[in-house]
Amino acid sequence: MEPTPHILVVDDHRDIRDLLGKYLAKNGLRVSLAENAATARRLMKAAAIDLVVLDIMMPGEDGLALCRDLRATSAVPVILVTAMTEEMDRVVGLEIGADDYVTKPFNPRELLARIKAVLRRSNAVPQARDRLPHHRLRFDRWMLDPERRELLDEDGLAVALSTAEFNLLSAFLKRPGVVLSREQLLDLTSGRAAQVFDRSIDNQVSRLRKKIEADPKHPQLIKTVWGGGYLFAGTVGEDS
Amino acid sequence: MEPTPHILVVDDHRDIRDLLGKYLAKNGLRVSLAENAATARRLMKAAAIDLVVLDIMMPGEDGLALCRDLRATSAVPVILVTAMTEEMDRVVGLEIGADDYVTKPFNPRELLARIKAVLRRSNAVPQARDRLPHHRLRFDRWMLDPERRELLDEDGLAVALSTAEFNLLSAFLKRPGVVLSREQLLDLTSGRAAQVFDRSIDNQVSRLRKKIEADPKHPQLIKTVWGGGYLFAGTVGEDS
DNA sequence: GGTCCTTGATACACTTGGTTACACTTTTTC
DNA sequence: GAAAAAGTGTAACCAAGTGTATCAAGGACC
Repeated sequence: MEPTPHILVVDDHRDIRDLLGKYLAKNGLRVSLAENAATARRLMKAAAIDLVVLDIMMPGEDGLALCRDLRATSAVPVILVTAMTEEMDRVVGLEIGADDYVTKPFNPRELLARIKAVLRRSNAVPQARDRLPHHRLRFDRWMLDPERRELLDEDGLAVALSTAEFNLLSAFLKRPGVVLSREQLLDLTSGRAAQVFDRSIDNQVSRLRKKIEADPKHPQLIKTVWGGGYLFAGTVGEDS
Repeated sequence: MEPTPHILVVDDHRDIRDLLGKYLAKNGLRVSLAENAATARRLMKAAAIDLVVLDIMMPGEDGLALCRDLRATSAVPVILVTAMTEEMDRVVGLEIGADDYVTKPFNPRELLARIKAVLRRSNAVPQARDRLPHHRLRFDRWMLDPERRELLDEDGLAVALSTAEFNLLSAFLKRPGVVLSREQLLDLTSGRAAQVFDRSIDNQVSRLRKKIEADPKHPQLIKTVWGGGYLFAGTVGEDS
Protein backbone atom coordinates (compact mmCIF):
# COMPACT_ATOMS: atom_id res chain seq x y z
CA MET A 1 0.00 0.00 0.00
CA GLU A 2 2.96 2.23 0.72
CA PRO A 3 4.38 3.72 -2.47
CA THR A 4 7.80 2.16 -3.04
CA PRO A 5 10.48 4.39 -4.57
CA HIS A 6 11.13 3.49 -8.19
CA ILE A 7 14.79 3.63 -9.24
CA LEU A 8 16.04 3.70 -12.83
CA VAL A 9 19.53 2.25 -13.30
CA VAL A 10 21.26 3.32 -16.54
CA ASP A 11 24.47 1.42 -17.28
CA ASP A 12 25.79 -0.18 -20.44
CA HIS A 13 27.44 -3.07 -18.60
CA ARG A 14 24.94 -5.88 -18.32
CA ASP A 15 26.64 -7.48 -15.30
CA ILE A 16 26.74 -4.29 -13.22
CA ARG A 17 23.23 -3.39 -14.27
CA ASP A 18 21.74 -6.73 -13.31
CA LEU A 19 23.68 -7.05 -10.09
CA LEU A 20 22.67 -3.58 -9.01
CA GLY A 21 19.06 -4.19 -9.99
CA LYS A 22 18.93 -7.36 -7.89
CA TYR A 23 20.58 -5.72 -4.91
CA LEU A 24 18.29 -2.70 -4.88
CA ALA A 25 15.18 -4.82 -5.44
CA LYS A 26 16.20 -7.08 -2.57
CA ASN A 27 16.38 -3.99 -0.39
CA GLY A 28 12.81 -2.98 -1.02
CA LEU A 29 13.11 -0.65 -4.00
CA ARG A 30 11.39 -1.02 -7.33
CA VAL A 31 13.94 -1.03 -10.14
CA SER A 32 13.90 -0.48 -13.88
CA LEU A 33 17.01 -1.04 -15.99
CA ALA A 34 18.23 0.72 -19.14
CA GLU A 35 21.38 -0.02 -21.12
CA ASN A 36 21.52 3.26 -22.98
CA ALA A 37 20.23 6.81 -22.95
CA ALA A 38 17.47 6.15 -25.47
CA THR A 39 15.95 3.36 -23.38
CA ALA A 40 16.32 5.52 -20.29
CA ARG A 41 14.34 8.31 -21.95
CA ARG A 42 11.59 5.90 -22.93
CA LEU A 43 11.34 4.50 -19.42
CA MET A 44 11.23 7.98 -17.93
CA LYS A 45 8.11 8.58 -19.99
CA ALA A 46 6.53 5.25 -19.25
CA ALA A 47 7.05 5.08 -15.51
CA ALA A 48 7.07 7.30 -12.46
CA ILE A 49 10.79 7.26 -11.74
CA ASP A 50 11.81 8.65 -8.35
CA LEU A 51 15.59 8.60 -8.83
CA VAL A 52 18.09 7.83 -11.61
CA VAL A 53 21.42 6.04 -11.07
CA LEU A 54 23.43 6.93 -14.15
CA ASP A 55 26.74 5.60 -15.44
CA ILE A 56 28.43 8.61 -16.91
CA MET A 57 30.70 6.65 -19.26
CA MET A 58 28.50 5.14 -21.91
CA PRO A 59 29.11 4.65 -25.61
CA GLY A 60 26.98 6.72 -27.97
CA GLU A 61 25.16 9.48 -26.23
CA ASP A 62 27.14 10.61 -23.24
CA GLY A 63 25.81 10.10 -19.74
CA LEU A 64 26.53 13.72 -18.95
CA ALA A 65 24.28 14.81 -21.81
CA LEU A 66 21.47 12.65 -20.48
CA CYS A 67 22.01 14.04 -16.99
CA ARG A 68 21.88 17.62 -18.24
CA ASP A 69 18.75 16.77 -20.15
CA LEU A 70 17.03 15.13 -17.20
CA ARG A 71 17.78 18.22 -15.16
CA ALA A 72 16.27 20.47 -17.78
CA THR A 73 13.08 18.53 -18.33
CA SER A 74 12.28 17.04 -14.94
CA ALA A 75 13.01 17.37 -11.27
CA VAL A 76 14.09 13.76 -10.80
CA PRO A 77 17.20 13.37 -8.60
CA VAL A 78 20.28 11.86 -10.28
CA ILE A 79 23.19 9.93 -8.80
CA LEU A 80 26.17 9.62 -11.12
CA VAL A 81 28.34 6.53 -11.28
CA THR A 82 31.79 7.22 -12.65
CA ALA A 83 35.05 5.39 -13.17
CA MET A 84 36.86 8.70 -13.31
CA THR A 85 38.59 9.60 -10.16
CA GLU A 86 39.82 12.98 -11.24
CA GLU A 87 38.64 15.60 -8.84
CA MET A 88 37.68 18.00 -11.59
CA ASP A 89 35.33 15.52 -13.16
CA ARG A 90 33.54 15.02 -9.87
CA VAL A 91 33.18 18.75 -9.48
CA VAL A 92 31.81 19.01 -13.00
CA GLY A 93 29.32 16.28 -12.20
CA LEU A 94 28.06 18.12 -9.16
CA GLU A 95 28.01 21.43 -10.93
CA ILE A 96 25.95 19.99 -13.75
CA GLY A 97 23.27 19.31 -11.20
CA ALA A 98 23.72 15.71 -10.16
CA ASP A 99 22.58 15.15 -6.60
CA ASP A 100 25.44 12.85 -5.74
CA TYR A 101 27.93 10.48 -7.32
CA VAL A 102 29.83 7.31 -6.54
CA THR A 103 33.07 6.16 -8.12
CA LYS A 104 33.69 2.67 -9.42
CA PRO A 105 34.37 0.27 -7.95
CA PHE A 106 31.67 1.00 -5.42
CA ASN A 107 30.07 -0.87 -2.58
CA PRO A 108 26.37 -1.52 -3.26
CA ARG A 109 25.67 -0.77 0.37
CA GLU A 110 27.16 2.68 -0.04
CA LEU A 111 25.09 3.33 -3.15
CA LEU A 112 21.96 2.26 -1.28
CA ALA A 113 22.80 4.63 1.59
CA ARG A 114 23.27 7.46 -0.90
CA ILE A 115 20.03 6.65 -2.69
CA LYS A 116 18.18 6.79 0.61
CA ALA A 117 19.89 10.03 1.60
CA VAL A 118 18.98 11.68 -1.72
CA LEU A 119 15.38 10.45 -1.55
CA ARG A 120 15.08 11.77 1.98
CA ARG A 121 16.31 15.16 0.83
CA SER A 122 14.08 15.30 -2.22
CA ASN A 123 11.06 14.61 -0.06
CA ALA A 124 11.58 18.02 1.46
CA VAL A 125 9.12 20.75 0.63
CA PRO A 126 9.73 21.98 -2.89
CA GLN A 127 10.35 25.67 -3.36
CA ALA A 128 8.14 27.58 -5.72
CA ARG A 129 11.15 28.77 -7.68
CA ASP A 130 12.48 25.38 -8.71
CA ARG A 131 9.24 24.05 -10.04
CA LEU A 132 9.04 23.39 -13.73
CA PRO A 133 6.64 25.39 -15.88
CA HIS A 134 3.31 23.73 -16.41
CA HIS A 135 0.86 23.78 -19.23
CA ARG A 136 -2.85 23.47 -19.36
CA LEU A 137 -3.95 20.60 -21.52
CA ARG A 138 -6.83 20.75 -23.99
CA PHE A 139 -8.57 17.70 -25.37
CA ASP A 140 -11.98 17.01 -26.84
CA ARG A 141 -14.16 19.66 -25.26
CA TRP A 142 -12.19 19.72 -22.03
CA MET A 143 -9.29 21.52 -20.46
CA LEU A 144 -7.22 20.15 -17.58
CA ASP A 145 -5.31 22.54 -15.36
CA PRO A 146 -2.63 20.46 -13.60
CA GLU A 147 -1.64 23.21 -11.19
CA ARG A 148 -5.17 23.76 -10.00
CA ARG A 149 -6.07 20.10 -10.31
CA GLU A 150 -9.30 20.88 -12.05
CA LEU A 151 -11.09 19.88 -15.22
CA LEU A 152 -13.04 22.56 -17.07
CA ASP A 153 -15.59 22.11 -19.83
CA GLU A 154 -15.89 24.39 -22.85
CA ASP A 155 -17.81 26.94 -20.81
CA GLY A 156 -15.12 27.03 -18.16
CA LEU A 157 -17.25 25.14 -15.67
CA ALA A 158 -15.34 22.82 -13.36
CA VAL A 159 -16.21 19.14 -13.15
CA ALA A 160 -15.25 17.56 -9.85
CA LEU A 161 -12.53 14.93 -10.24
CA SER A 162 -11.37 12.80 -7.36
CA THR A 163 -7.63 12.64 -6.72
CA ALA A 164 -7.29 9.22 -8.36
CA GLU A 165 -9.31 10.32 -11.38
CA PHE A 166 -7.17 13.42 -11.79
CA ASN A 167 -3.95 11.42 -11.55
CA LEU A 168 -5.19 8.91 -14.10
CA LEU A 169 -6.31 11.57 -16.56
CA SER A 170 -2.97 13.38 -16.21
CA ALA A 171 -1.09 10.16 -16.95
CA PHE A 172 -3.14 9.65 -20.12
CA LEU A 173 -2.85 13.23 -21.33
CA LYS A 174 0.91 13.25 -20.98
CA ARG A 175 1.10 10.20 -23.24
CA PRO A 176 -1.57 10.43 -25.93
CA GLY A 177 -1.62 7.55 -28.42
CA VAL A 178 0.53 5.35 -26.20
CA VAL A 179 -0.78 2.04 -24.91
CA LEU A 180 -0.34 2.00 -21.15
CA SER A 181 -0.54 -1.27 -19.25
CA ARG A 182 -2.44 -1.47 -15.97
CA GLU A 183 0.91 -1.93 -14.26
CA GLN A 184 2.27 1.28 -15.78
CA LEU A 185 -0.88 3.22 -14.97
CA LEU A 186 -0.76 2.07 -11.38
CA ASP A 187 2.86 3.19 -11.17
CA LEU A 188 2.12 6.53 -12.80
CA THR A 189 -0.94 7.30 -10.72
CA SER A 190 -0.09 6.03 -7.28
CA GLY A 191 3.48 4.73 -7.37
CA ARG A 192 2.26 1.35 -6.28
CA ALA A 193 3.15 -2.05 -7.66
CA ALA A 194 0.25 -4.20 -8.78
CA GLN A 195 -1.35 -6.95 -6.72
CA VAL A 196 -1.95 -10.31 -8.37
CA PHE A 197 -5.51 -9.62 -9.53
CA ASP A 198 -5.49 -5.86 -9.36
CA ARG A 199 -8.59 -4.33 -10.89
CA SER A 200 -8.31 -0.89 -9.35
CA ILE A 201 -7.21 0.72 -12.63
CA ASP A 202 -10.16 -0.82 -14.48
CA ASN A 203 -12.42 0.73 -11.89
CA GLN A 204 -10.85 4.15 -12.11
CA VAL A 205 -11.01 4.03 -15.90
CA SER A 206 -14.68 3.17 -15.64
CA ARG A 207 -15.28 6.04 -13.24
CA LEU A 208 -13.30 8.50 -15.35
CA ARG A 209 -15.10 7.51 -18.55
CA LYS A 210 -18.42 8.27 -16.93
CA LYS A 211 -17.22 11.82 -16.36
CA ILE A 212 -15.45 12.70 -19.60
CA GLU A 213 -16.90 10.50 -22.33
CA ALA A 214 -19.95 11.69 -24.26
CA ASP A 215 -21.14 8.06 -24.35
CA PRO A 216 -19.34 6.01 -21.68
CA LYS A 217 -20.62 2.78 -23.22
CA HIS A 218 -18.73 3.58 -26.42
CA PRO A 219 -15.64 5.46 -25.27
CA GLN A 220 -13.88 7.66 -27.82
CA LEU A 221 -11.17 9.11 -25.57
CA ILE A 222 -9.96 6.29 -23.35
CA LYS A 223 -9.95 3.15 -25.45
CA THR A 224 -9.37 -0.38 -24.25
CA VAL A 225 -6.53 -2.35 -25.81
CA TRP A 226 -7.57 -5.93 -25.26
CA GLY A 227 -4.83 -7.78 -23.40
CA GLY A 228 -2.66 -4.66 -23.36
CA GLY A 229 -4.17 -1.92 -21.27
CA TYR A 230 -5.65 1.43 -22.18
CA LEU A 231 -4.83 4.19 -24.61
CA PHE A 232 -5.78 7.83 -24.81
CA ALA A 233 -7.13 8.28 -28.31
CA GLY A 234 -7.90 12.01 -28.25
CA THR A 235 -5.83 14.91 -29.49
CA VAL A 236 -4.07 16.85 -26.77
CA GLY A 237 -3.09 20.48 -27.16
CA GLU A 238 -1.02 22.57 -24.78
CA ASP A 239 -2.04 25.94 -23.48
CA SER A 240 0.48 28.04 -21.65
CA MET B 1 15.95 39.49 -1.98
CA GLU B 2 17.25 35.95 -1.53
CA PRO B 3 18.65 35.62 1.99
CA THR B 4 22.31 34.63 2.08
CA PRO B 5 22.83 31.10 3.40
CA HIS B 6 24.60 31.01 6.74
CA ILE B 7 27.22 28.26 7.05
CA LEU B 8 28.73 27.02 10.30
CA VAL B 9 32.23 25.54 9.96
CA VAL B 10 33.28 23.29 12.83
CA ASP B 11 36.96 22.29 12.77
CA ASP B 12 39.61 22.20 15.45
CA HIS B 13 42.43 23.20 13.06
CA ARG B 14 42.68 26.96 13.05
CA ASP B 15 44.36 27.12 9.64
CA ILE B 16 41.77 24.98 7.85
CA ARG B 17 38.95 26.78 9.64
CA ASP B 18 40.13 30.25 8.70
CA LEU B 19 41.03 29.33 5.14
CA LEU B 20 37.66 27.74 4.60
CA GLY B 21 35.86 30.66 6.22
CA LYS B 22 37.60 33.14 3.94
CA TYR B 23 36.96 31.06 0.82
CA LEU B 24 33.27 30.57 1.52
CA ALA B 25 32.74 34.20 2.48
CA LYS B 26 34.49 35.31 -0.71
CA ASN B 27 31.97 33.21 -2.60
CA GLY B 28 28.94 34.93 -1.19
CA LEU B 29 28.10 32.87 1.90
CA ARG B 30 27.77 34.05 5.46
CA VAL B 31 30.11 32.05 7.69
CA SER B 32 30.45 31.34 11.38
CA LEU B 33 33.37 29.38 12.80
CA ALA B 34 33.57 27.02 15.77
CA GLU B 35 36.65 25.18 17.02
CA ASN B 36 34.79 22.61 19.08
CA ALA B 37 31.41 21.03 19.59
CA ALA B 38 30.48 23.21 22.56
CA THR B 39 31.00 26.43 20.59
CA ALA B 40 29.12 24.90 17.70
CA ARG B 41 26.13 24.20 19.93
CA ARG B 42 26.14 27.74 21.25
CA LEU B 43 26.26 29.20 17.74
CA MET B 44 23.44 26.94 16.58
CA LYS B 45 21.28 28.43 19.30
CA ALA B 46 22.32 31.98 18.61
CA ALA B 47 22.01 32.08 14.84
CA ALA B 48 19.83 30.67 12.09
CA ILE B 49 22.37 28.28 10.61
CA ASP B 50 21.45 26.87 7.21
CA LEU B 51 24.19 24.26 6.92
CA VAL B 52 26.98 22.80 9.05
CA VAL B 53 30.39 21.74 7.72
CA LEU B 54 31.74 19.43 10.38
CA ASP B 55 35.17 17.89 10.86
CA ILE B 56 34.47 14.46 12.21
CA MET B 57 37.86 14.01 13.89
CA MET B 58 37.96 16.39 16.77
CA PRO B 59 39.45 16.01 20.22
CA GLY B 60 37.02 15.86 23.11
CA GLU B 61 33.48 15.31 22.00
CA ASP B 62 33.45 13.39 18.77
CA GLY B 63 32.21 15.00 15.58
CA LEU B 64 29.99 12.03 14.96
CA ALA B 65 28.27 12.60 18.29
CA LEU B 66 27.63 16.23 17.38
CA CYS B 67 26.30 15.16 14.00
CA ARG B 68 23.92 12.64 15.54
CA ASP B 69 22.80 15.29 17.96
CA LEU B 70 22.19 17.90 15.27
CA ARG B 71 20.11 15.36 13.38
CA ALA B 72 18.06 14.61 16.43
CA THR B 73 17.37 18.18 17.46
CA SER B 74 17.19 20.09 14.19
CA ALA B 75 16.74 19.72 10.47
CA VAL B 76 19.94 21.53 9.55
CA PRO B 77 21.87 19.80 6.74
CA VAL B 78 25.33 18.51 7.64
CA ILE B 79 28.38 17.94 5.46
CA LEU B 80 31.07 15.85 7.11
CA VAL B 81 34.75 16.47 6.56
CA THR B 82 36.85 13.44 7.29
CA ALA B 83 40.45 12.34 7.02
CA MET B 84 39.32 8.75 7.10
CA THR B 85 39.21 7.13 3.73
CA GLU B 86 37.86 3.82 4.82
CA GLU B 87 34.74 3.03 2.93
CA MET B 88 32.93 1.81 6.01
CA ASP B 89 33.37 5.10 7.79
CA ARG B 90 31.86 6.95 4.90
CA VAL B 91 28.89 4.63 4.94
CA VAL B 92 28.47 5.13 8.66
CA GLY B 93 28.57 8.88 8.13
CA LEU B 94 25.82 8.75 5.58
CA GLU B 95 23.76 6.34 7.60
CA ILE B 96 23.99 8.59 10.62
CA GLY B 97 22.18 11.18 8.57
CA ALA B 98 24.86 13.42 7.14
CA ASP B 99 23.78 14.91 3.84
CA ASP B 100 27.21 14.56 2.27
CA TYR B 101 30.87 14.31 3.10
CA VAL B 102 34.25 15.26 1.70
CA THR B 103 37.56 13.61 2.48
CA LYS B 104 40.72 15.50 3.35
CA PRO B 105 42.59 16.81 1.57
CA PHE B 106 39.78 18.46 -0.30
CA ASN B 107 39.47 21.12 -2.91
CA PRO B 108 37.57 24.16 -1.57
CA ARG B 109 35.84 24.43 -4.92
CA GLU B 110 34.48 20.94 -4.51
CA LEU B 111 33.24 21.70 -1.01
CA LEU B 112 31.53 24.83 -2.31
CA ALA B 113 29.82 22.83 -5.06
CA ARG B 114 28.63 20.32 -2.47
CA ILE B 115 27.38 23.04 -0.14
CA LYS B 116 25.39 24.54 -2.98
CA ALA B 117 24.03 21.16 -4.03
CA VAL B 118 22.88 20.37 -0.50
CA LEU B 119 21.40 23.84 0.00
CA ARG B 120 19.55 23.57 -3.29
CA ARG B 121 17.98 20.32 -2.13
CA SER B 122 17.17 21.17 1.43
CA ASN B 123 16.60 24.89 1.11
CA ALA B 124 12.93 24.09 1.31
CA VAL B 125 12.80 24.11 5.08
CA PRO B 126 15.63 26.32 6.30
CA GLN B 127 14.86 26.06 10.00
CA ALA B 128 11.87 23.77 10.26
CA ARG B 129 9.89 26.93 10.59
CA ASP B 130 9.52 28.71 7.28
CA ARG B 131 10.65 32.20 6.48
CA LEU B 132 7.89 34.67 5.86
CA PRO B 133 7.32 36.17 2.44
CA HIS B 134 8.61 39.69 2.08
CA HIS B 135 5.93 41.17 -0.09
CA ARG B 136 2.23 41.47 0.19
CA LEU B 137 0.57 38.61 -1.58
CA ARG B 138 -2.60 38.83 -3.64
CA PHE B 139 -4.81 35.85 -4.35
CA ASP B 140 -8.44 35.42 -5.27
CA ARG B 141 -10.09 38.50 -3.79
CA TRP B 142 -7.70 38.69 -0.87
CA MET B 143 -4.41 40.29 0.07
CA LEU B 144 -2.11 39.00 2.80
CA ASP B 145 0.23 41.46 4.47
CA PRO B 146 3.03 39.44 6.09
CA GLU B 147 4.44 42.42 7.98
CA ARG B 148 1.19 43.16 9.75
CA ARG B 149 0.06 39.54 9.69
CA GLU B 150 -3.23 40.75 8.30
CA LEU B 151 -5.62 39.45 5.69
CA LEU B 152 -7.50 42.13 3.76
CA ASP B 153 -10.45 41.70 1.43
CA GLU B 154 -10.96 43.67 -1.79
CA ASP B 155 -12.33 46.64 0.14
CA GLY B 156 -9.28 46.69 2.39
CA LEU B 157 -11.22 45.34 5.34
CA ALA B 158 -9.22 43.09 7.65
CA VAL B 159 -10.33 39.58 8.49
CA ALA B 160 -8.95 38.30 11.77
CA LEU B 161 -6.61 35.35 11.39
CA SER B 162 -5.22 33.42 14.31
CA THR B 163 -1.48 32.74 14.41
CA ALA B 164 -1.89 29.18 13.20
CA GLU B 165 -4.20 30.24 10.38
CA PHE B 166 -1.77 32.93 9.27
CA ASN B 167 1.18 30.52 9.28
CA LEU B 168 -0.78 27.95 7.33
CA LEU B 169 -1.92 30.45 4.73
CA SER B 170 1.65 31.78 4.35
CA ALA B 171 2.95 28.26 3.80
CA PHE B 172 0.36 27.68 1.07
CA LEU B 173 0.89 31.03 -0.65
CA LYS B 174 4.63 30.46 -0.93
CA ARG B 175 4.04 27.26 -2.87
CA PRO B 176 0.98 27.49 -5.06
CA GLY B 177 0.32 24.37 -7.10
CA VAL B 178 2.46 22.16 -4.85
CA VAL B 179 0.96 19.28 -2.91
CA LEU B 180 1.99 19.61 0.72
CA SER B 181 1.62 16.64 3.05
CA ARG B 182 0.19 17.08 6.53
CA GLU B 183 3.65 16.32 7.89
CA GLN B 184 5.22 19.08 5.80
CA LEU B 185 2.51 21.56 6.73
CA LEU B 186 2.94 20.81 10.40
CA ASP B 187 6.66 21.32 10.01
CA LEU B 188 6.20 24.57 8.10
CA THR B 189 3.62 26.07 10.43
CA SER B 190 4.73 25.04 13.88
CA GLY B 191 7.97 23.12 13.52
CA ARG B 192 6.39 20.19 15.29
CA ALA B 193 6.61 16.56 14.25
CA ALA B 194 3.36 14.74 13.72
CA GLN B 195 1.71 12.49 16.29
CA VAL B 196 0.41 9.12 15.20
CA PHE B 197 -3.14 10.25 14.41
CA ASP B 198 -2.54 13.95 14.09
CA ARG B 199 -5.57 15.79 12.77
CA SER B 200 -4.57 19.29 13.77
CA ILE B 201 -3.70 20.31 10.19
CA ASP B 202 -7.09 19.07 8.99
CA ASN B 203 -8.67 21.24 11.64
CA GLN B 204 -6.70 24.32 10.71
CA VAL B 205 -7.44 23.78 7.03
CA SER B 206 -11.11 23.52 7.84
CA ARG B 207 -10.97 26.72 9.87
CA LEU B 208 -9.03 28.59 7.22
CA ARG B 209 -11.40 27.47 4.47
CA LYS B 210 -14.32 28.88 6.38
CA LYS B 211 -12.62 32.26 6.31
CA ILE B 212 -11.25 32.50 2.77
CA GLU B 213 -13.35 30.21 0.58
CA ALA B 214 -16.46 31.57 -1.11
CA ASP B 215 -18.07 28.15 -0.58
CA PRO B 216 -16.19 26.20 2.10
CA LYS B 217 -18.06 23.02 1.17
CA HIS B 218 -16.55 23.15 -2.31
CA PRO B 219 -13.13 24.71 -1.83
CA GLN B 220 -11.48 26.33 -4.84
CA LEU B 221 -8.35 27.65 -3.16
CA ILE B 222 -7.20 24.96 -0.74
CA LYS B 223 -7.84 21.63 -2.38
CA THR B 224 -7.56 18.18 -0.83
CA VAL B 225 -5.31 15.58 -2.43
CA TRP B 226 -6.65 12.28 -1.17
CA GLY B 227 -3.89 10.33 0.55
CA GLY B 228 -1.43 13.14 -0.18
CA GLY B 229 -2.26 16.31 1.66
CA TYR B 230 -3.42 19.73 0.52
CA LEU B 231 -2.62 22.07 -2.34
CA PHE B 232 -3.13 25.78 -2.93
CA ALA B 233 -4.93 26.06 -6.26
CA GLY B 234 -5.20 29.83 -6.62
CA THR B 235 -3.02 32.31 -8.48
CA VAL B 236 -0.70 34.29 -6.25
CA GLY B 237 0.61 37.72 -7.21
CA GLU B 238 3.20 39.80 -5.41
CA ASP B 239 2.72 43.40 -4.39
CA SER B 240 5.78 45.25 -3.25
C1' DG C 1 -10.76 35.26 40.29
C1' DG C 2 -13.44 35.53 35.44
C1' DT C 3 -13.89 36.06 30.37
C1' DC C 4 -12.41 35.54 25.83
C1' DC C 5 -9.57 33.31 22.38
C1' DT C 6 -6.80 29.89 20.37
C1' DT C 7 -5.80 25.33 19.30
C1' DG C 8 -5.20 20.36 19.74
C1' DA C 9 -7.97 16.13 20.78
C1' DT C 10 -11.99 13.49 20.04
C1' DA C 11 -15.96 11.70 17.82
C1' DC C 12 -18.79 10.71 14.19
C1' DA C 13 -20.63 11.30 9.58
C1' DC C 14 -19.25 11.38 4.98
C1' DT C 15 -16.11 10.41 0.90
C1' DT C 16 -12.84 7.91 -1.66
C1' DG C 17 -10.88 4.13 -3.74
C1' DG C 18 -9.51 -0.83 -3.38
C1' DT C 19 -11.47 -5.32 -3.54
C1' DT C 20 -14.83 -8.56 -4.83
C1' DA C 21 -18.34 -10.56 -7.60
C1' DC C 22 -20.65 -11.40 -11.55
C1' DA C 23 -22.19 -10.41 -16.20
C1' DC C 24 -20.42 -9.76 -20.51
C1' DT C 25 -16.91 -9.80 -24.41
C1' DT C 26 -13.02 -11.56 -26.87
C1' DT C 27 -9.90 -15.11 -27.85
C1' DT C 28 -8.44 -19.77 -27.87
C1' DT C 29 -9.23 -24.57 -28.10
C1' DC C 30 -11.29 -28.48 -29.80
C1' DG D 1 -18.90 -24.02 -35.61
C1' DA D 2 -19.42 -24.60 -29.94
C1' DA D 3 -17.30 -24.65 -25.57
C1' DA D 4 -13.81 -23.18 -22.59
C1' DA D 5 -10.66 -19.83 -21.07
C1' DA D 6 -9.10 -15.37 -20.50
C1' DG D 7 -9.94 -10.50 -20.19
C1' DT D 8 -12.95 -6.47 -19.27
C1' DG D 9 -17.00 -3.38 -17.35
C1' DT D 10 -19.07 -2.03 -13.46
C1' DA D 11 -22.14 -2.37 -9.29
C1' DA D 12 -21.70 -3.21 -4.53
C1' DC D 13 -19.20 -3.40 -0.46
C1' DC D 14 -16.02 -1.84 3.13
C1' DA D 15 -11.67 -0.14 5.11
C1' DA D 16 -9.10 3.92 5.14
C1' DG D 17 -8.99 8.84 4.74
C1' DT D 18 -11.25 13.35 5.42
C1' DG D 19 -14.55 17.33 7.17
C1' DT D 20 -15.98 19.47 10.99
C1' DA D 21 -18.76 20.07 15.43
C1' DT D 22 -17.75 19.92 20.00
C1' DC D 23 -14.95 19.86 23.98
C1' DA D 24 -11.15 20.88 27.05
C1' DA D 25 -6.73 22.82 28.16
C1' DG D 26 -4.06 26.58 28.24
C1' DG D 27 -2.91 31.60 27.77
C1' DA D 28 -3.84 36.68 27.61
C1' DC D 29 -6.15 40.27 29.56
C1' DC D 30 -8.74 42.86 32.92
